[in-house]
Amino acid sequence: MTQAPLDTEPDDSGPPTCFSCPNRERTEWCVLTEAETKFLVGRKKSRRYLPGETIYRQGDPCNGIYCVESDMVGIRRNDPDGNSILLGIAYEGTILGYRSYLADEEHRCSAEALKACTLCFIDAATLRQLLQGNPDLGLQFLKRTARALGQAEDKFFQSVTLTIRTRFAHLLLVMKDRYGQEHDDGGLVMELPLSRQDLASMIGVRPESMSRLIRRFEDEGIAFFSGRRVHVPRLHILMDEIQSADLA
Amino acid sequence: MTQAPLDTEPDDSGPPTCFSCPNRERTEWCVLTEAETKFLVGRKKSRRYLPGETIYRQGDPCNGIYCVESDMVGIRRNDPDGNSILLGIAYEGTILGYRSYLADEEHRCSAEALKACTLCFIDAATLRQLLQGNPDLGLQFLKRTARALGQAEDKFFQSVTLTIRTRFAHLLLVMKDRYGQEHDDGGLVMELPLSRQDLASMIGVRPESMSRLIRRFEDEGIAFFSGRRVHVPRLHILMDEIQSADLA
DNA sequence: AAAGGCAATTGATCAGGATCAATTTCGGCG
DNA sequence: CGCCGAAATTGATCCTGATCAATTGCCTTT
Repeated sequence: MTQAPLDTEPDDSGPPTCFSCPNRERTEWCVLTEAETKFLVGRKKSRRYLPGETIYRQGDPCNGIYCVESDMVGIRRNDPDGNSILLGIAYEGTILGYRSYLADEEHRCSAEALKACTLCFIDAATLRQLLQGNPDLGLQFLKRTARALGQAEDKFFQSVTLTIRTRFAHLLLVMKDRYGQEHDDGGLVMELPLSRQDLASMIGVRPESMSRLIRRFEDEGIAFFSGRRVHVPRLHILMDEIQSADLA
Repeated sequence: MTQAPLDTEPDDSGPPTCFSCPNRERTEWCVLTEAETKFLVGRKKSRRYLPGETIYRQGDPCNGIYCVESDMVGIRRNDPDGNSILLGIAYEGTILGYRSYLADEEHRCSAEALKACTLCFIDAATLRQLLQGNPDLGLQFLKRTARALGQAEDKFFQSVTLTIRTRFAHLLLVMKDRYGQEHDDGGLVMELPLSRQDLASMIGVRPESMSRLIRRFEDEGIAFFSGRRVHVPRLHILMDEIQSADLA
């Protein structure tokens, strides 16, 4: 492991100031005044994580929140029987662990780096001060949380009403927004950031089922998979898969 | 129908003032000052609904929120294919439709009176003023929304990892908290507020499956059903059903 | 009391995924 | 280059819950 030095670099690497952070406008922090931002900068801790490294673990007390500075983090949920599902992926500019903090509960999910990435940690006390000082920040979180709630209800609804086939089509279309390269001929190419296992655990099926599902998509000419690269020859065919069932 | 006069009584019936509302301390409104509460009282509209009557419908614009004054309201979600699931039940003292308002979206669920009940409507403009005037109100909603998000994620997770049998046991134990009458001998009796159909749609299965599930519980001596009355002879046997899989 | 309608139950069958087991493929490494 | 171990695929079978169809039970209506 030549990259060992990255391992536990303890504190402030990365942009030492949020002012230079390119994600700032997209985060909830955008409503902070300059003074408040300065306060935040002084209190946050930035740190780098290796791929696969755990950021926090389900059941841990929530001591603060994290802000993804670069790359991506997986939000995962496990149970004692060894079931594991990937609830979502957080990209740069999104805040992590806010649910547990706001609900005043332990973490209900684990967060783990999907590739090497950098996160800022903001401790609970700091966040509390910011929330009390600037009500708009709370309203930002409110909107974010309410949206997430809508999506979570969607997922539940879809999990009991749709087949895995439809849910997979859904997933691919969501992935398209971030990874898709649309071709002029109605085709689409993307390089997914996930293993088959992880793809499977995003829609809540076993890896074997995911394999067969992929096989069926290929046999029917809907999409072709080679490693993590996906080729969708005619996008509208994939869209047809979710026809009447769409409620996104 | 001797109760016809209840039908569309348009406005302020019920406690004309939130001050006398017995639920007040349990709602998010508890952080309002007296002046703010007075403002709220002047703006809210109270109205009675008949059993089965729709309060708002999925897809409607969200013009404000509702506060359940008495009895219960079902939160339901439908799709174009005729699937319908009951996402939850809201009791007196809980606020409805806040998600859509906060996320600034249309309603994603319908709300319908499960029995005759009374609700107050608070229009969006009023709510906005209150939120801006009193940051604590936002924080109240924040906590509520964050908790709901945790529960929604739970439901999703459970829907893909647990069998309907376990999920039904879960549901019964949740129902117990509100409707259960625990006997000294470790037994439990409750009178559920739901039809079989609705029970089924709470865990996302067909009514036939619910019937068979109930049959199995009876055959195994776990619980006995007669109409809407449920008798659980030994509570711990029901609890055993959710053994390792519990994460509530 | 009879009739109608809807909810609930039951039966028979089907299909979608899970599970278990066996290969195969692939990426890293000596 | 060939080896190793993990990931991915494939096959065979099982089991859960859906589906379709028929019957029963209950509650309302007359």
